[in-house]
Amino acid sequence: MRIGELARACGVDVETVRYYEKQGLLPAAHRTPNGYRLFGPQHAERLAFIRHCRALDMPLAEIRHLIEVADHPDADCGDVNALIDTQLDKVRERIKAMQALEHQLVALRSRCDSQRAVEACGILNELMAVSRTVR
Amino acid sequence: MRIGELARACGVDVETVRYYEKQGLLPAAHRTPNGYRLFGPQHAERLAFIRHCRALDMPLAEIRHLIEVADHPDADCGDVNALIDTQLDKVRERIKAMQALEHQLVALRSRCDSQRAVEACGILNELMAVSRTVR
DNA sequence: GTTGACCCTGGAGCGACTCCAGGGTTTCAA
DNA sequence: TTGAAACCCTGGAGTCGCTCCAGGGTCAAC
Ligand SMILES: [Zn+2]
Ligand SMILES: [Zn+2]
Ligand SMILES: [Zn+2]
Ligand SMILES: [Zn+2]
Repeated sequence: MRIGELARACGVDVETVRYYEKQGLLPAAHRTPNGYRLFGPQHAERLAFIRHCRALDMPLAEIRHLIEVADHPDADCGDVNALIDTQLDKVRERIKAMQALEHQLVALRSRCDSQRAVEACGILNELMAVSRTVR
Repeated sequence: MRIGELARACGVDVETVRYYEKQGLLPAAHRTPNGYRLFGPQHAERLAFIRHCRALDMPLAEIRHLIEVADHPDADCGDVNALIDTQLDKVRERIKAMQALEHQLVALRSRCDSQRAVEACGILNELMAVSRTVR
C-alpha cells in the first residue's frame, strides 16, 4: 500500500508517517521504481501500535524502547511494567496539577461576573494583587 | 536589581527573564554602563503576574492580551472574563482526557504483574492485539 | 492535453522555554 | 595582588511531536 492509504487506514497524517520513518520508529518502506514508498501489513500494524501508545501519551523515546523490547521475545518484560508505572505516575501527577489549576481558575472567575471598568475588575485586581505580594 | 536577583525573587530562570523581555512581555530593562540589565519593582510585579498566569497555564499570547487590557483601566473587562472561561474549558477538557488515559493505563498495567518472557507479557500482547484489530 | 490527486525531498515553524559557546565583570578571600 | 567563583552579556541551537511549505515529479481520467 502507498503512504496515503496507510495513513488513512490508521487515521494519521501522511507527514506523520514519513516523520516516524525518519525517526526510525517505522522500518523503512520499500520503494517503487518512481520512488514512492510501499508499505506492507506489518507496517500498518506497527503504525497502529505507535498511535495506540501515543494515545496513552507516551513519548516517542519510550515507544521506541517498547518496540525494541517487543522485538526480542526472549527477554523479560520487567522494563515494560516499569514503563507503564512511570507513565501512570506522570499522568496522575498531571491530573492533580490540572485539578488545582481548575480550582484556581474557578476562584478567579468568581471575582468578576459582569462587564466593569478594568480598574474595578476583580479578576485583574486579584491577578495583580498576587503579583504585588511576591515582593 | 540585576537579572539574577529578579529571577530568584520570582522563582524563574534567568534565561526565562531574558526570553520574556525579548518577547515584549516584560518592558526592556535599563542598562548599567557595562551592559547589565537593571530592573525595578514594577518589573518584578509584572514578572510575578506573568508567572501567576503561566501557573494557570495560559499561553503567552493570552497573557500579552491580559497585560494590554490591564494597562488601559478605562476599557471594560468583558474580554478578561471570556479569557478565563476559555481557559477553564480547556483545563476541564484536558482533565477529562487525562482521566480516561489513567483508566486505560491502569487496565493495561493489570494485564501483567510479574516478570515474564516478553511473549507472555499481557501488556505487550494487549498493545499488539489492538494494533492488529486496526487492520 | 490538461486537470487533479497523489507522491517526493529538504527545510522551516510552532510554544515556551533551556542550554551552550565564547566572551566580559564583579566580588571575595588567600 | 592575584586568582577563583559567581555573575553578566549575545546570538544561536536544541527540545518534542508534529505540521506546513516550496518546488518539484508521477499517474489516471476525461
Ligand atoms: Zn534479542
Ligand atoms: Zn471583570
Ligand atoms: Zn487606552
Ligand atoms: Zn509483562
